[in-house]
Amino acid sequence: MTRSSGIDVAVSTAILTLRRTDRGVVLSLPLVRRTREPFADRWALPGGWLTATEAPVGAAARTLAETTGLAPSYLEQLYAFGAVDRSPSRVVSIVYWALLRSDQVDAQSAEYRRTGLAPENVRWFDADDLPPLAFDHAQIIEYALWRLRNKVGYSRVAQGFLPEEFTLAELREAVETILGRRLDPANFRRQVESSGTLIATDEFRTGNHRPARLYRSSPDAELADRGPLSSEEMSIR
Amino acid sequence: MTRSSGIDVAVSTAILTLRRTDRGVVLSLPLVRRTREPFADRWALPGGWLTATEAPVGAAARTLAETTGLAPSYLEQLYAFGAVDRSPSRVVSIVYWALLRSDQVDAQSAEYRRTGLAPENVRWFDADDLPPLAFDHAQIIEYALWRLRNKVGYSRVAQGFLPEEFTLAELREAVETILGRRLDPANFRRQVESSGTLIATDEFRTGNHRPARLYRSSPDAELADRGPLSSEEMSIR
DNA sequence: TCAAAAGTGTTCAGTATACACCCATGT
DNA sequence: ACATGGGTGTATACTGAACACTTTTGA
Repeated sequence: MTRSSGIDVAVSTAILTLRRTDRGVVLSLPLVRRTREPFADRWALPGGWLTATEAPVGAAARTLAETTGLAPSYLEQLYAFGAVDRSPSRVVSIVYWALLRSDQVDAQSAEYRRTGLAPENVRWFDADDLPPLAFDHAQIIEYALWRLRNKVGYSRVAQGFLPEEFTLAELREAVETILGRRLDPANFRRQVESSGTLIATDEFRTGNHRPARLYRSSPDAELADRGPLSSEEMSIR
Repeated sequence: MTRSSGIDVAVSTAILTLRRTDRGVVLSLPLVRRTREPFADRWALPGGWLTATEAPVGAAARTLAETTGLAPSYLEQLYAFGAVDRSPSRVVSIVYWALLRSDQVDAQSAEYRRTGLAPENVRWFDADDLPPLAFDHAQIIEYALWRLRNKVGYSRVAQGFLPEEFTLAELREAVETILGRRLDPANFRRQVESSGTLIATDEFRTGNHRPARLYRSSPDAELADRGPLSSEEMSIR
């Protein structure tokens, strides 16, 4: 029986989060330094070979956890890349994209600094300042960012970056960072309030100015509508 | 080196077109009767194993041509399905979805009838009246239809079903069939005219009533915006 | 002349946008 | 008190939906 022998299947994930830097909040993602050929010493998306007993989405979740020590707030398949010449050997990569909550990333980083147990060969990069990448991973990241910017317009994926409770200004800052442009605070407030995806709490974030009400994501709804695929993605087996 | 050995890669395509039947225009797709286990004698999406020298999109275009004798007016990757238990052996299917022009399908069918050279084991089914399918192909088709219905709202994929020249009523009928609901002719006209994706010709379709102006798709624009992926999909090598 | 589809005009509601303005807090 | 961000009000423009109306053909 003729099979697709000689083709290997890999799973990689573009793991996105927002990080507060000296240049404000920026989109960032963790990359892994390759230790082997091809592209030894180059940075690449976290991932690995798909094993015989693991679903692709499970492999994505696993490598994500291995790389970051965290669980994603959102995980969706991006695309299957399979051009013949994208790797010296024949590799089809099923690529996922994921969102991490900023606070969890920060907490994890602090923990790593405290314990000195940070993973080797993993580093966070700003999405707009990437090093030379292995394979076609630069184009893959470009597509992942396009998908994120697209989806932020008609879904609530931006909430995947934020902690349990957040102010509308924080949510707006997340969206502004993703889109790369400023939004009118008044209109943003009304739009997101009327969307019904937020639950107002009785708490307020007290800071330098008038306290801002804290909101939380409504728990019943998905961050994005994935149609009939919801069940598939859900079952990480 | 540990590879994903034991995993085979297949490429399948949900090939969609509109066909005029006794119950009006309906979404239809060609299925292939399987001749081997597993699921022998069941109907399945056209496809085959990914070969070592072929890009996935090329394999999709090839099997599409082998099944229908036609070239698609639109071809896009749908999803990579890889659940462990979706097949007795471990198979990852990269699934595409494609649109065929109705007139080309009709012409091809007439040709087959004339010459008696219709492909064996291929049959067209109405999308809302499918037989029991092999593997997870029923869910795959459901997802392809969801994607089509979704995309028809913010792109001009519906034009992929129509011939070079068509009336606004024909375009509207296509959209109505996809969405499963009637649209206001007046509003539809204005929306599609203001979108700038159509070019009015000087010809008219003469029929039972007032002649309707013929339009053609503007050639410069894609049927749908696929962002940075346009180049990938284009290169069918 | 009449039925029916092609095509135009108009109204109305909902939504995006711009921006003026008031509110509540820390300094 | 005042600067600053939180939060409300409002005017305007645009868009989608509903529907009345005119035009043009074949029968």
